[in-house]
Parts: sequence; C-alpha cells; structure tokens
Amino acid sequence: MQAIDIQKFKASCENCNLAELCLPHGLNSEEMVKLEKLVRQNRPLQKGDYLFRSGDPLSSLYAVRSGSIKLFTNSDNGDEQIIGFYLPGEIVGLDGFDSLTHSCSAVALETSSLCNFPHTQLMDVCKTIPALQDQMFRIMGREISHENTLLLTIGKKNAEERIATFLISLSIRFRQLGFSADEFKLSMSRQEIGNYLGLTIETVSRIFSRFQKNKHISINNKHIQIIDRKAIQNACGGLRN
Amino acid sequence: MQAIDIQKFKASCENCNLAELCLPHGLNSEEMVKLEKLVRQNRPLQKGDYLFRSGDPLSSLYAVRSGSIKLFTNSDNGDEQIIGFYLPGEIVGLDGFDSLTHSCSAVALETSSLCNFPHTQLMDVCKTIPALQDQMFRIMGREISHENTLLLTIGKKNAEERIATFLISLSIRFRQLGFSADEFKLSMSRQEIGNYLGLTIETVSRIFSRFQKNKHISINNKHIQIIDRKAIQNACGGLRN
DNA sequence: CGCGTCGTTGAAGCCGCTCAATAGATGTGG
DNA sequence: CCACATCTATTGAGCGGCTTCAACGACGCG
Repeated sequence: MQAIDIQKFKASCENCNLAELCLPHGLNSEEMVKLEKLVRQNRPLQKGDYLFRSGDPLSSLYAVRSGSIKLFTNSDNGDEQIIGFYLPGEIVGLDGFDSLTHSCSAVALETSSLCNFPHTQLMDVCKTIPALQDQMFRIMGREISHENTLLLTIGKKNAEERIATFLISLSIRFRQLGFSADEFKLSMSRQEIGNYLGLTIETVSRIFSRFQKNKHISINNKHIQIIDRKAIQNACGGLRN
Repeated sequence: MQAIDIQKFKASCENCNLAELCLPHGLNSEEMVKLEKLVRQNRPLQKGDYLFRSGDPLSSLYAVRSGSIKLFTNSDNGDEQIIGFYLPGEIVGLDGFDSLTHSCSAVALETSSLCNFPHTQLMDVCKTIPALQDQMFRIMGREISHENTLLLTIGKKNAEERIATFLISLSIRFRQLGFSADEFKLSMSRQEIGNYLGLTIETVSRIFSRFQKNKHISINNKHIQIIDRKAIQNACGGLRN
C-alpha cells in the first residue's frame, strides 16, 4: 500500500521506457542514479492546467511522460502564437534559459504526467556529468532545429503544405514512440492547429475536408487516419520534417 | 612586423570590447585565458562567402567580431528561409547541435571577421568551467527566444507590423553595440528582409516607402534613419522585440 | 557608356481571412 | 434519459492584403 504511493512520486529513469529519447540518454547507470535523485513527479495535470506561465521565474525543466503539452508565447496585445506541441519523451521549459524567466506559457492538452527537473540542481549535476551536459546541448539544439523547421513552414509554405507537414511530423513522432504512424488522435483543437501554423480554424477545417475528399486521410473529430501517406508527403512541398 | 601578424590570428577575449555580450561573459580572467587558448581568428570573410553550408559537419561555433552574417535553412525544393541576421557579439552555429551537422547555411552580408571556437574543444572546456557552461546555456536560450519572437512576428503580424518590429529589433541591437539607435546601415538587401519576414521584396519596398511618406523614417538605399521612433514602436502591434 | 543587379511603383489576381449560418459534440441539471 | 446550453467544427459567400506580373528607374562596375 505504502510502497505503491511512494512509487507514484519517485521516478526511475533507469526503468523508464522513454529514457532513450529523454534527458538520461547516453548516461551510464551510475550517472542515472545521480539524475534520479533530483527528478520529481508531481501529480498529473488535467486538461487546461498550466505547467507555467509567461513571466514565471524558471524553476524546472519538464519531461513529458504521458499526454501532451502546448507551448505558446503571448504578445502584449493579447494574441498568442503556439510554438510547439510536446509529446512523451520531449522536454518543455527551455524558453527562459536566457533570462531565467519563462517567455512562454505551457498548458496541458489532455491529462498529462511529467517529470520535473529543478533547474539549479540540474545545472549543478550537468557540471559533474559530462554526458548529461552533452545531452542538454543536444536537446537545446533539437529545439532550435524544430523552430527552424517551423519558421520555414510558416514563412514559405501555403496552407495545404503546412497541414501536410504538420501531419507528417506528428506521424513520425508517434512512430518513434512505438505508436501507429498512420492512425492517431489529435490532442489539439483545430483552433490550436491553425494558431500553430499561422492559419485560421476555417482554413484548417477546409483542408482536412479536402484531404479527406481526395482520399488522403480519413478524419473524424480528433481521430485521424493517414490513408495515402505518399500523397501527404508530396503535399509537404519540399520538406524537412 | 612579425608581432603584428601574430596578433591578427591570435584573439584576446580579455581585451575584446565585445566580451560582455559574447562567450566570455561571466568568466574570471583565469578562465578567460583557458578560453583564449582555443579561440582562433581566420581571415575575414568577404561579402557572399560561406561560413558553413547546410549538411556540413559541425566543426566550430563562431562569434561575430565585425560585419554581419545571415543564417538560413534551405528546403528540398530550393527555396530558403532566413532564420536570422547576426551582428557583432552574437554567436552563429548553434543549428546542428543536435545532429552535429549544420541544418542551416551561413553567409557574410559584408566583409566580416569572426572568432572561431572549435566545437569539441569548446565542449571540453565547458566541462571544466562552470561559468562557461552557464553562458552557453544562456546563449542557446537566447537563440530559442529569438526564434520564438520571429515565429510570433511571422505567424501573427501583418506586413507593416513585421517591418516595424524588424526595424526596432535592429535599432535596439545597434544601441547595445554602442552605435546610433536611430541611424544605421542595413547590411541586407530588400530581398533578404522580405525572405526573413515572410514577405516579398515588393511589399518590403512599398512599406518602406509608406513609412517614409508618413515621416516615420527616412530611407535612402541601405541607409536608414528612424525619425519618429514612437510611431514605429506603435506600428509593431504588441511586440516583444 | 552599356550591362546587370537592385529597388521602386503600378495594375490585376488569388489565397486565405472574415463574416455568418448550421451542424455536431460535450456537458449539465432537472 | 432527455432538454437545453455551450463550445467546437464544418461549409459557404464575399472581401481584402499580399503576391504576381510587368515596366521603369537608380546604381555600381567592367
């Protein structure tokens, strides 16, 4: 009884099936023990719960364990730009590494559990574990690469290409997680997809309908199935997912 | 004679007036000596010279010493998206930190000199100088923040707001460098400004003309003067530069 | 001077946005 | 379990901001 409760809050990186994608990647088991000492697991977030808000001091880095998180900036006049959707194994909280204050907000798109790495402690451990430092740089580099791709998508592609690129990107990430690459649930609304891609909700809806009419996908609410993967890939318009 | 030649290739971070903005920020003089041991200065790049190309293995990080660099991704079908323009004190080469291969290309916009930090050596020194590791994380965080801002600009602002935001951003950075905030030279072409902001060259030109007609700026070729700073700031449309 | 590149300006067209109406999904309380 | 309210998604019609196409002007360089 007691043991079960403790396990809920004490994370084990070594036994985690996401370890290879996550912070512990490249660490030996002795180093992993050091990392496990500082990681904490809070209670799961419910849909709509904030992980942090723009302006909050940077306290932790978060690894998604299950569920999904959206990250977005908000400008002074109220409108927001979604920067990314984070799936299990991915790291949230890298915004605000320059000013030690979050410049973005993060919200759960569905019930989600996360691992919590307190920032100052993590920085300290980084200084004693070279492989962890390397992995941190790799993860930040990945974040930069992802934003480069998104910039290319928003800046140079038309609506159809953006949606296709978005679907392929999700598909690849689900496959990496061991899920089906061709059939999955969209945890974000049309509104959020549109915001992310610099489109309106109506345009997103229309293009989903068009893809469906052309037998490229089958979409029912949030459930989507990629029927003609080649077609979607061709519709990306010279990509780099 | 000999001494002068050596100085051309041996950089001194301690005497560099950009040190506070650059990699050495936060280092004591003993640590700075360590960093100076690995930094190299190659001969200046001429306008149009490549610093590196997409697909090149990551060999170094570069700090701009004088001049300016443009960084851009290229998609498979040929078109490119400019990710950023780098001014003195800023760091180029953070793309490709995940795959150890550059995903972007970098080109000099004018005659530019750079400091060259070999990647593997830099990573090693990072492991022995905690303050340098901190600064590296800060710099990568800054890159991420910059791209967040650019995403918001391209995804949510109209053409006029994008140009205004671009001008204010440049202005602030020139002031930080000790130059005039209200009068400077654009080292990039209209084409490149448009590419960066997701606009066509014609739209850029038209909006510069409009701003000039409204007495917000005075622009002559690449020479620009901000006359009514308030007006330009208001035209940013809820910013965050 | 002649050529090529870059920038400016105008006119027309189109893609995605705005506005609006409806349908569908979800949740709540009686 | 149904009635009702609310939020989300779909679809259509019309508009508008930016792009496209085109012509011309301004430099810079051989």
